[in-house]
Amino acid sequence: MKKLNTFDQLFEKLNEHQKLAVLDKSPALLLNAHVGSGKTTVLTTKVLYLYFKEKIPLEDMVVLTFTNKAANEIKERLITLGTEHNIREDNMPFFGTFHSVANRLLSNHLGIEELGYTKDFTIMDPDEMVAMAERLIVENNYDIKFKNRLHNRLEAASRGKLLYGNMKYHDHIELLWEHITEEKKAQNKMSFDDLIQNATILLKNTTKKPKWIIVDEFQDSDRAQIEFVQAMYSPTTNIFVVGDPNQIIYTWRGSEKNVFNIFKDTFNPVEMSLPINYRSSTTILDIAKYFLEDGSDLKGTRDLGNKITVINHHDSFNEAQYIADKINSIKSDELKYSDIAVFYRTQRQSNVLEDVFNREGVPFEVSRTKSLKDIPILNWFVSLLKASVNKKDKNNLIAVLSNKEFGEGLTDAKIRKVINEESESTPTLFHKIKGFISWCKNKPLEYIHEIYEYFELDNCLSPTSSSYTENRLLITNFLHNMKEFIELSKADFSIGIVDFLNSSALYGLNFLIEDKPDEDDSVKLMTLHACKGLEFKKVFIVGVNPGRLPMKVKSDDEYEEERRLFFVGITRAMDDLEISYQTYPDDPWVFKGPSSFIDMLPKHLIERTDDKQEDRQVSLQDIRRKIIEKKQENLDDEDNVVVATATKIEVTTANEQRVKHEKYGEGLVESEDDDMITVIFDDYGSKTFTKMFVVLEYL
DNA sequence: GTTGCAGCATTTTTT
DNA sequence: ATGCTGCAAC
Repeated sequence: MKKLNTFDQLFEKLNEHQKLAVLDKSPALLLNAHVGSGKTTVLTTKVLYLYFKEKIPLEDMVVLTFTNKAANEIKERLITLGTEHNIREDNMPFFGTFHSVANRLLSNHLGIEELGYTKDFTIMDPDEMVAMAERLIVENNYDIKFKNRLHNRLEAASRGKLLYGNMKYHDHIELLWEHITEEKKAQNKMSFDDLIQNATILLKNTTKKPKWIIVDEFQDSDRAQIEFVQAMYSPTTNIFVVGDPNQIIYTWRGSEKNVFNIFKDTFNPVEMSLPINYRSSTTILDIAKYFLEDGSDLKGTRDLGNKITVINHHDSFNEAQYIADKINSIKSDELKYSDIAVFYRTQRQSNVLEDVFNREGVPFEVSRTKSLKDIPILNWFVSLLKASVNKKDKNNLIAVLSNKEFGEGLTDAKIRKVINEESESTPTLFHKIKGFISWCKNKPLEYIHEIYEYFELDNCLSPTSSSYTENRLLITNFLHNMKEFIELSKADFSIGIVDFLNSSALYGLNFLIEDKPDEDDSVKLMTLHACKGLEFKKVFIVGVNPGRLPMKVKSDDEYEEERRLFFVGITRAMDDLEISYQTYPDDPWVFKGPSSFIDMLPKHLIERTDDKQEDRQVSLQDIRRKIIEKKQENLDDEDNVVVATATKIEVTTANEQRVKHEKYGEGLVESEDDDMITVIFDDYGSKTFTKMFVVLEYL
């Protein structure tokens, strides 16, 4: 029997722990999946087991993930494995992120009218919510403090925290939050949080429950997500959650630190674990053990491998230069660029790496999330469509009309007149928006391309502008994608558009522009948060300084989270790991010298090349500092002597000397005296050197 | 209205 | 280190 072979073949490759988890049929199972232990394999094999052996239809399973990436990976694996057995995307309606499953339930399966919404509700991204809040503040004259951190405060308010900073008195944030809640219903919109919360409310009253609920990366759940799962559960439901308490790195964004205890208390589950790591060398795992929660352990499968390197650099530039040189020297047929990754704590730290890698010819890819806001024309066009399909959507209507670049650039007062039909001259765009739904009626899908002409978008894009061609192409592609999407979903024209807009909110910008990451061979640069779930043969973790990693923390809990973050970074490495810190970090709140995490590393497993080097660097720096101090004293002595400053300016402007530096390239001498020289480099900006140490070629 | 002071952030990000 | 904010004092 072919059907059994697919599953049996997979099953045979599993270890005993993995097999137990796949075969388990307890009403509730908590699987503690240690780092690199084949969690996704177990999860997909389990789904196949339920499908092939237990004959449970995929439609009766809910499989929840946190990211689209994870959901797609699971679905793709299942489709590939089950292609001969008719496993297709549409067999798995409830496989997806919490939000997309909640969205599907709300639009197709639950009585959403009960909550004051209609089926054609649209999804608000956080930017749209802030825009709504700003409008409400103006219209109602709310007193809101720390307006520049409105977004943060709204996030906090959604979790019941109302005060901020050193505020002595309350402001209207609570009132504003209540008003936003009303306004969302009035405009038939839901935020990301609303999707899950509203689905939870309605699920509690439904009798149709799934046979199985499976949750991936359970450690990332927040309270609302746990309640969502509870609301879906019934005594005839089996629930299976997989997670790793050592990889909790998102509590700052609301994930619940005690998820595992809450789950144990609620469902009284059987507990199992996947203890065997297949990824990393024994040395790397031995190092990682020092950053585990108490009582955990890691079992490896590989040999000892290389020692971990700990090294320091003078500053972030030297660090980047060193890594670029090193990558170029170790790159080979066996170790490709794509086998190498560099991790850092903050996004900003990528800048210097990007500069130097560019210069040194190291191909790289930085993972950074783009939002709709980054592409103004699409941002505006999405607002236009949202306002057109949802006649209650006042916010987007205003946004579209008031936009100066593509819209009418109308003032608030003028817009109010137009909306209340008191204005003598109503802009065409307003009529077009209002007439859109009836225009859509009974039109075949081919008319999607006519949307461009319908709105007379050429007027909005101004054909004379330099970005016209590009913007027009973006919209054309957008409409093309929308047509394909609606064709697949077989929905009505305007319903299909709502569906498409909501999907684009949930699936991100990648959904709109097919920006498939090129499969070329490049080094990956990313934050420690972004590296979760990935693996590389060689990993560099940079800037491991006190105040950076761990960052300045307010509590023990926050310190522990920084430690888990470091753990996540370490355990991405398969063969080699190199940890570095800077003697002169870029930010004043980051301290020089190694982080406490480096002190925690066991001496026998690391190769420290930093001690001697630091002495050299520091002594060199001491000399440099002394020279600067001496200069400063001299300047102070000449207090109030205007001539000194004037002379200096004269010298710098008169001297057009160009120089060449071995690593920074060519530059222009900005100023120079007996001890110091400042050069503005063409590629690296201004740098000051101690003359006795720098080698400059005068051009 | 202006001024000075205290307190705080400076970061991570998916949907 | 630096800049922003609210707030009290003037």
